[in-house]
Amino acid sequence: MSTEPLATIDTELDEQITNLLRRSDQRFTKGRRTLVETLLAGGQPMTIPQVLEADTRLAQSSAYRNLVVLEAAGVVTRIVTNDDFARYELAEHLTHHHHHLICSSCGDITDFALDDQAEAGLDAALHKIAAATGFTVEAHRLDLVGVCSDCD
Amino acid sequence: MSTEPLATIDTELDEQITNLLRRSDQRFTKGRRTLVETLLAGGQPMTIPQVLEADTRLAQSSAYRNLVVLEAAGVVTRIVTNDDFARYELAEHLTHHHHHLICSSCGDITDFALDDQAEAGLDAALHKIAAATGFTVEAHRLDLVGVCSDCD
DNA sequence: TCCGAAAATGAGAATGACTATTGGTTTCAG
DNA sequence: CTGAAACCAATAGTCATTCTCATTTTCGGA
Repeated sequence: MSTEPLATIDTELDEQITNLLRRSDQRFTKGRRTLVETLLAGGQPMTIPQVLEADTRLAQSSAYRNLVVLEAAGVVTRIVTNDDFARYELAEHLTHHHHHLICSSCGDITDFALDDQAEAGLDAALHKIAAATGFTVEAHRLDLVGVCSDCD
Repeated sequence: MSTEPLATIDTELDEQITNLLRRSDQRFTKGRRTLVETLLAGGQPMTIPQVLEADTRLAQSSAYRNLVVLEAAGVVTRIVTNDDFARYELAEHLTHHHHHLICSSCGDITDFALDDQAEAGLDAALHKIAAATGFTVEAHRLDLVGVCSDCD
């Protein structure tokens, strides 16, 4: 509903994103900046309708197109559940490593982090698997599926 | 391409599925049995085109509809990736707990299992999270995303 | 600062995986 | 047998997402 930026992108983040985009011959334009600000303010993975509602300056077609560009550049991550809509959030390396709580009732996603010890143990186990299968690992994804407190 | 069953459903599995379906007032019909046989023979999550190709007796509309029914009854699991097609496999409790290797290039999925110790450690960490957030956990999902040996 | 080519934008049309509808067939209890 | 409930296959929608294209913005060079 707002036409004001809901969050500000600090200089460092701005530079990181500009560089990532430049690497795919893309510019960090006003529309793309608005998208990133909106995702930043959202604080959790957002569907495109949610993004459009949060900032009415965005055109639907441009939002779709720019999110594809931002994903290709590694700025955002696309998360797809059994819900009708895909969700987007800032890429992990621009924020921090985390996992998702997915509500199987409303489709909502919230973030959580594992404690360091559990994360390290998981990592070790996964590297063993990857080595055994000849798979080149890019990332691991860990989701908890269940019912959020709102839907319960 | 075949019109022969590619795998056989043993008596125990048959009963389990029949019961699951009965619980949602559905029958274990011939078409549904063919679907389960195909998934069983596939040994890994399959897209609907793959399913249709594997057994040409299946009509597309019935495959879609019956997979929805089977999923609602808890017989199969629907897995959605960034690929165009959703994939289906037999539900974990009819087979065994496992995870997925997802190829980000071709979209193919293969199964793998964590060793018992790593799985137990993961489980403990997740229960802690769930307790802290008021989330009712139904399942956890762990995917390794990367490039399979074929695409490399 | 001004200009022009290249890139980005936005409104709407097109795409395609998936779902609902329809009208006929099979199943099973009584 | 009989009839209702469940089933089936074909096909016509639905709708999130992608494409098109005319217009606008960007940005390096003059």
